[in-house]
Amino acid sequence: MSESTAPGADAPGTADALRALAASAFSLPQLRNGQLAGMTALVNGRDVLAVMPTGYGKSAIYQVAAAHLLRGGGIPGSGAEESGTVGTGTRPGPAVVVSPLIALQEDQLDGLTGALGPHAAVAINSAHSDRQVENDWQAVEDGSATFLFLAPEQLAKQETVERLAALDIALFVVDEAHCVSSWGHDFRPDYLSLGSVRERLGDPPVAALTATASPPVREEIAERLRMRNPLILVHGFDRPNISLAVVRHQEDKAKRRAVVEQVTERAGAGPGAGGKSPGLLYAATRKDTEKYAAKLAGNGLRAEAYHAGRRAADRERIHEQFMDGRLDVVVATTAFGMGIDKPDVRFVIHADIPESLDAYYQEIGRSGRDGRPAAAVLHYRAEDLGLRKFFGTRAPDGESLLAILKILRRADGPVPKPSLAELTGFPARRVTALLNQLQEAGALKTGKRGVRLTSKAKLPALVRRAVELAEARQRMDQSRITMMRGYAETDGCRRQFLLGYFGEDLPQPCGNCDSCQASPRDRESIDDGVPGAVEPAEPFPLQSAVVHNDWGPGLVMRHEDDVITVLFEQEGYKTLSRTAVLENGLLRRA
DNA sequence: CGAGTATTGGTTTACCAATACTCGATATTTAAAA
Repeated sequence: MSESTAPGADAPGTADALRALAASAFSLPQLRNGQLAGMTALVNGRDVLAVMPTGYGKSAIYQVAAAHLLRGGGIPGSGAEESGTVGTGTRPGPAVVVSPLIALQEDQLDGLTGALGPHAAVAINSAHSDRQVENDWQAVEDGSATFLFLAPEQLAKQETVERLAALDIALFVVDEAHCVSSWGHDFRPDYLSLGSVRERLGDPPVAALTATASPPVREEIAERLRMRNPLILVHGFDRPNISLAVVRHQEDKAKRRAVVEQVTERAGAGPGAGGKSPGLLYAATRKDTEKYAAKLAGNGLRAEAYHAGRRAADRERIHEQFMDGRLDVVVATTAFGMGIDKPDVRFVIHADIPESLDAYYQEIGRSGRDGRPAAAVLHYRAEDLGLRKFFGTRAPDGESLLAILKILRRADGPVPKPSLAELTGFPARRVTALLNQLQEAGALKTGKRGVRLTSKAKLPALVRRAVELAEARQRMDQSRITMMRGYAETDGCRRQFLLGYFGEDLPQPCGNCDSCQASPRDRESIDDGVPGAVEPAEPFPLQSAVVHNDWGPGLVMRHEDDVITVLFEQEGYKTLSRTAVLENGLLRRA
């Protein structure tokens, strides 16, 4: 597969050159674990998936690698003269960086142009004037730009991809790569096409970067981006300074009261408080963010509600004020967070349970970046899971899928999305979701002029295939909620549960979560076990691949007393009784 | 799925309780109007 990594390509000088470049051009005299390995891999043409917390230095990996490649530090594998067509004097093209938010693109731009010069990094998006965009294209095409930032929607345009394909793109970077998995299916479908875009750009090496991704999410990212044997780097994952706790509630009213009380106290407006401690409160709905913010303001805190329904100017102001320490609390929906790199966030409190541990860890990871103690508290009612089920993948609807397919079959050319909405009477959002499902089933393709049927199979067969895939996705969504619930309800060490979910093993209970603090003694005595007794060999160790008679292949994620949790490829997370597994031979090693 | 609000229906003709209905998170792009 990776025969392009010719022996000798990784000359001993490469590492030194990368180090020197990092130090001189990017002011990074010391590289951390994984950074150099990532850069080296990219420079040698190997794909890299980096899972590292914000502030760890993920971006440096692709930035230094791209700068190295563009300075003629070596074109990987092939000789530089052979780049498809007439290659006389072709300079390597820029690194294409896919970033989900225009605001993030601007941040990155500021940093890079500061370090490398005004035209070294450009962004093309709808916020820029036509003239600006044309200038930026110039910089890209005449070789002065090293980095080009884009949202995936830009790469959905044929014309943009063609223009880029004419260059020799050095690297294809997907920042916040978990979006591929979390947004691709129902919200921003253009994320799902990035794999084919990458191929059309001449198959440059891919760097996918994210702060949080559990093993199935990593797998999905790699698959969607069509990565080949990627180097997977996971570093700085545990955040021991963040204490973990869950507060359970029966009544909604009592929960609301407790949340307001706790935030008021922690944010420093409580009695006898010394300095202010800034923090975040996450709520599930826009309306709730407004309510909580009003209550907290009534308690004397500088609090603001933040959600996508607020005016852009307000959102910007709140963001700035929080960063500058002029707000105590931001009460937000999931809209707030990506790109927030404030070191001294002291708490992240959740008034409602998130949809997955992936989302939860992403959100609490915004606290304690300075390494000092921070708190993550989840206020939990079992009833709150209902909303999460609503937000998840809807039950697939065969009739609607068929209705769309029939229209496409009758049409002689591509049908634009708005027409499909009109012809079926479905809202645009729903049409998008249905089209995604059909596209995943290989029934159709979306092009510039609209959607067209590409499969010759019978319509009912296509519907069946699409329904199957949607059902699998629904099961996966559901099982992720179940794992979130498991975290909220576990009696064991929460950090062990959390890290186990992400495939990391924490051998001892952490001592910094509510479970550990409730019963440190009991825990120790359990751990000691019977002195001298030899543990029977574990037939299904953590992270081992297994196969279940009905549910197919899976990965062992967790052991707790008599319960084994397995992540099945098709079914999602399932818990099995160890006794039943052993007695009935339900599992075997793969 | 569940919370919050609107509606109905019963008498206590002004309010209470039961029932029905609605709504819920995330971004970019782009066309069209003032």
